[in-house]
Amino acid sequence: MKDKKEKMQEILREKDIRVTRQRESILEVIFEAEKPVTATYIFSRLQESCPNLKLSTVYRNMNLFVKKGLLRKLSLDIDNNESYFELIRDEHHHHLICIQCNKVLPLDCPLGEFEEKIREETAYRIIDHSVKIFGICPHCQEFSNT
Amino acid sequence: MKDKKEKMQEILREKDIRVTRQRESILEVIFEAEKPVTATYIFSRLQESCPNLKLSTVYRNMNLFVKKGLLRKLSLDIDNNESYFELIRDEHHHHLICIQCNKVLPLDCPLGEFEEKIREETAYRIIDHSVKIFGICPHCQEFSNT
DNA sequence: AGAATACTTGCAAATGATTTGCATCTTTAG
DNA sequence: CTAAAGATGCAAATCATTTGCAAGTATTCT
Ligand SMILES: [Mn+2]
Ligand SMILES: [Mn+2]
Ligand SMILES: [Zn+2]
Ligand SMILES: [Zn+2]
Repeated sequence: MKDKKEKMQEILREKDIRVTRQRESILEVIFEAEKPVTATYIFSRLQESCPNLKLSTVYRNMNLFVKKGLLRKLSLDIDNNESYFELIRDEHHHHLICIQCNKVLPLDCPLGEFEEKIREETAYRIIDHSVKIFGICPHCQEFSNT
Repeated sequence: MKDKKEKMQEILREKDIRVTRQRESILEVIFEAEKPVTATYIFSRLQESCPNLKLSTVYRNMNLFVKKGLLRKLSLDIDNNESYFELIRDEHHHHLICIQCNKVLPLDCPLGEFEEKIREETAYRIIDHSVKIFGICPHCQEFSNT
């Protein structure tokens, strides 16, 4: 327990973020999730342990963490269009999304030379890109069979 | 003028959509735009010619047109996150978006064998995908130089 | 440690995109 | 021309996200 909190504090300090109870807890939830999470997901996970944490505080901190380079924000276009956030710790990658259970898997980036080709053809300065694949995961396929 | 209205009516009838003044006008705006448009874009274009058209009517019809296969809805992730709509008339393609002026260009789909590879590797049933490239168009580059 | 400063949070209200309920028109099929 | 089905105007509701402000807390500096 102590251990985990201390680790969260280290991470926050490394990024020049002031340490608060709520930030430690929010970060813990994000680390434990092992998948992209929404603000409301975090909020609901913390209902019991931090009864008067507000959703607006979660949002404020998600924005801060993004600005500080701890998280990236994803528009997964899943049902209600909530934003997802994931830790920036792995390589550049994309996402495979199950449109039934919202499970998210990482995908390698398929745009290797493509971006370069586009740059040459259009003279745009390329800044970023997004690739998403939507499908039905094996588990959901079983239950949706005819 | 007559000509244009009649063409819109034809299109609506072909798709089994009842013909109304507002639908004709909305569709005209979409055809004239030659680019993906938002509901508010359509709405503002029609302020003068249809003074009591409501934004909710535009939205209702965008949804209908999507359901009837006349339009596709795009999440371009441009500033306020408004949804864009474009005519379904051309090949499957993607979009190159200028993050300064919001200009949108079509892109060929770079995911050829990639989807198939993903299907084999993950056993997902692939339903759809999205590819977006964000950059700065030549015109905007001129004005944002150091 | 104690105080001053700067930053955070709780709380409530505001935003902005999109949707919805309902009463009143309008379109369309017969 | 008429009835039935569907569309629209209008206002209010939703939903995700943001913001203003006063009170609370972390950090910095004696
Ligand atoms: Mn990821
Ligand atoms: Mn297009
Ligand atoms: Zn699934
Ligand atoms: Zn531009």
